[in-house]
Amino acid sequence: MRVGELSKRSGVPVPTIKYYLREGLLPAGVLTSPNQAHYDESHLRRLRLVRALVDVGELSISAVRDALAAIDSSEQTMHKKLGMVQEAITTVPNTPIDERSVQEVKDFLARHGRHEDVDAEHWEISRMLTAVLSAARSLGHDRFHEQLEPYMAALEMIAKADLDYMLGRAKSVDDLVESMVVGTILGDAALIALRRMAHAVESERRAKEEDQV
Amino acid sequence: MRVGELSKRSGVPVPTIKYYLREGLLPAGVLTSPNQAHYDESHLRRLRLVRALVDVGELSISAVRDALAAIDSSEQTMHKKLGMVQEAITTVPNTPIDERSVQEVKDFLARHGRHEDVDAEHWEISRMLTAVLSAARSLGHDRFHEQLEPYMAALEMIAKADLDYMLGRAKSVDDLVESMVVGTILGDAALIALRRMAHAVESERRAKEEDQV
DNA sequence: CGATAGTAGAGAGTGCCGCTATCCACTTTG
DNA sequence: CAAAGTGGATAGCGGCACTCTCTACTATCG
Repeated sequence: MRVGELSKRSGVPVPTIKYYLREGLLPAGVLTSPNQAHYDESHLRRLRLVRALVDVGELSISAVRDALAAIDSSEQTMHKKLGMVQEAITTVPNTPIDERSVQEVKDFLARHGRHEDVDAEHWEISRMLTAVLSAARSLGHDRFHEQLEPYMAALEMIAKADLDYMLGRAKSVDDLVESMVVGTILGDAALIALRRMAHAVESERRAKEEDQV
Repeated sequence: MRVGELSKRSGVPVPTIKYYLREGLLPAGVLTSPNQAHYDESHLRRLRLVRALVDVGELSISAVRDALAAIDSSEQTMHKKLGMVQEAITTVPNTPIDERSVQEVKDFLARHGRHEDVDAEHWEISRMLTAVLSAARSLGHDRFHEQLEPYMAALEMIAKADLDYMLGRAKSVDDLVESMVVGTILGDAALIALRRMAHAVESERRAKEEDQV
């Protein structure tokens, strides 16, 4: 197909597709003459992935580029792949850090199977967590870190479901990494939405309970 | 204190503070003369809240304004307050919707205590969920909605912990709404970080297991 | 007392980001 | 054949979150 059809099928305007091509988010089509190129289903698929990362994941164009690089790279172990995906996908809030939060994160990591190897300073995820706890403390929420325990208990269940899903879907190696990206990004959004729902349901439940008393 | 000290104590540049004042994110100080104003601890607190919402929550300035309006409003029931907070805080991805996803969300809501009153079309949260499922389907993940069940099971636990936290902290009514905002925004970020951690831990665990076999 | 630094308020300017618009020399399609 | 569409490249645009600049003051230090 040509760019017009790609545009129609994806809902993305032609100039935007050209922009993504320039930015390297989308591989060029096969040229049949100096000003004609053919695109196939893989382009459509990739284009939809880009849109999902931008619209749902709210990734910047350069973060999308990193995520796609992770997908396209030929890393061996699942573990390393997941690391690359996470690196590309997560952004650490740029906020002042306080020392007590750093310690809290270290303690937390020690309690949850990350004692040895990992240097917390250089692991993006742990820096993100530290930033959150620091922000909480600066707002007077200095016991916020206690919430992490119930969170982690629940998230272990979720992580199992996630990995089952990712591994279950993957028919090829490329598929696996793509599932990681999609599962992580869409999962984040789904989690946030469901948490809001659960809040609404629970607050309603408590309101009714109080009525009856 | 004057604006310079407010800046020093919060880490926010003076011009930015002035910008927030203009945008109505921060109430004006008390004027002691035509070009001198005094700010107090409440301004500092509010300023830090704004930064947390911007830096950690990645809210836009206008979303922050809405969130603060929710905090400052004098709504009665906790339930309605929570609704306002959620409305202000959540942004629905702007992405094409397909009908099957709409139906899946409806079914899901019916299964989880939202059968009666709520019209799903107008509840932001359910529109967000629909957007996520639609994006998933467009990427070929048409069974993604099955993940929602294990997610919701875990989130019910989390929601209980969240409400306990919010209600437990609040010493006044204003406090409660602020706790909702902070708990929701920081909780989102913490949840995302911990989910990444849990993924890493679980994928490591599975890799080791496989080694032993 | 004067020199220096800080201030409120308001408008204009900046830098970045994610697109759009325009143009050219072509093909393809009806 | 004319009209519509295309690849490629460069320039432009609109929004956003600041940041700068300016004026007419006020506070403070030596």
